[in-house]
This record gives sequence, structure tokens and C-alpha cells, in this order.
Amino acid sequence: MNDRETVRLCKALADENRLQILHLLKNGELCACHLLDDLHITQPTLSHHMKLLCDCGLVDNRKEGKWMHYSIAKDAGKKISAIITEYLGEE
Amino acid sequence: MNDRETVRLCKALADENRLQILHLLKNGELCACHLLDDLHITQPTLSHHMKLLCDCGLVDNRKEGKWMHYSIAKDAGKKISAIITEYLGEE
DNA sequence: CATACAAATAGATACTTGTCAATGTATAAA
DNA sequence: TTTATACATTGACAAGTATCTATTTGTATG
Repeated sequence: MNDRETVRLCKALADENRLQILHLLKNGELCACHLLDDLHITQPTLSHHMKLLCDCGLVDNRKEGKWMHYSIAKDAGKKISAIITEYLGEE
Repeated sequence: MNDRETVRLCKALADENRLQILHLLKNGELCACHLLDDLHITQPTLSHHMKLLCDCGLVDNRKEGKWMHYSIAKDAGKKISAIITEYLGEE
């Protein structure tokens, strides 16, 4: 992962609503409308956030009929661990 | 670390210059003027970036005479690991 | 004290981003 | 096919941020 991709990933994490979205997804897949119920934002804003989270590789999506299901990407943790190794040194 | 602090930490990581600064500090303490040599930014801009990195707890500073020395905080890696645990779940 | 050097602060500006209302697109059901 | 539902896209705007120049503050030295 180069600097630019790392920046994109960190920017994706740098928002309270997106952190809350990740926290909600932590226990498993959820559809957009369910996420929307738990957040105080409008549907277009959620759509915007989900795009950022998916684009940086933190979240996977799966379309099923009208519903869009989101889940934390399997290697999301590894991506962040790599940042520690690359920019902070091993602990 | 609450959401707001996490956001601040991630914002600090979400900039190419600051990533490069961390990379430079990875091998040990450096003074501001040395960092400045390796970056294509002005002194006030570096000062701004260092303030952000210190405020979020990723970087420590130590003043010695006229010089300001910076180093990666001992628990910087732990702070980021905690984000993985909190928002992405254990791997 | 006067000068030089290192870093911080102030103020300005261009750019980015989070948000919403309005609209578009896709899918399912009646 | 018409209607309803779920989500994406567009366009606009306010707030935030990265950067610079100019200035100020702090510290050492002649």
C-alpha cells in the first residue's frame, strides 16, 4: 500500500459517523437501511460514507435485490496493521 | 480512546507529508530543521504538521536549547491497534 | 545589548469534505 | 404497467484544512 492509498484509508477512518458505521458492522453484515436507522444522517449522506468505506477497502458490499449489504472486509485489520509497521515501526 | 480522539488520530495520519514525517522518525529522534530538509514544505507548515502529530499522541517532542526534537511516541502503535479492536473486531 | 538562528503564531487563500434537498436508477410487488 | 421501496448521483453550501508570507517569540552567542 503506497502513501496515497494509506491517506485514503486513514481519511475514511477520520469521521465519527464512519467509525460508528464500522462499529455497527463489527458484529456482522448489515443492510444500508438498518445502518440508516442507527445514524442521524440522511440516506444520501450514508451512501456517500459507504462509498468511501468501500473504496478504501475497509468494507465489502453485496447487493441482494433492492438491498445493499455491507460488512467489514476480511483484511481490514491487516491493512491498518500494515500502517503501524510501515510508519511507526514494530512495537 | 473515544470516537473524537480516534478521529483526531486518524486525521493526523491522513496526510502524505505527515506519513513521510513518521517514516523519517521511524529510525529515531530528529530535530525539526532536519525534517525540514527532507520535506518540500516551509517551516511554518512543518510546525503545523508537528503540532497535529503531537496533539494526537503519535509523536513526542523534546526541546533542547533552540532545537525541537521529535520522536514517535512509545505507545503510538498501541493506539492504532486499539482502533482495530474497537472498530473492526479482532482478527 | 545586538545579532543570528529555530520554531511558533497570525492572517490569507485555495482546496477538500460532510451534509442536505432534489433527482435519478434499479428492483420488486400489485 | 404503475407504484413503492432501496439506494446512488448531482449540485450547492458551510466548515475544515494545507499551504504560504509575514511576523513574533524564544534562545544562544558575539
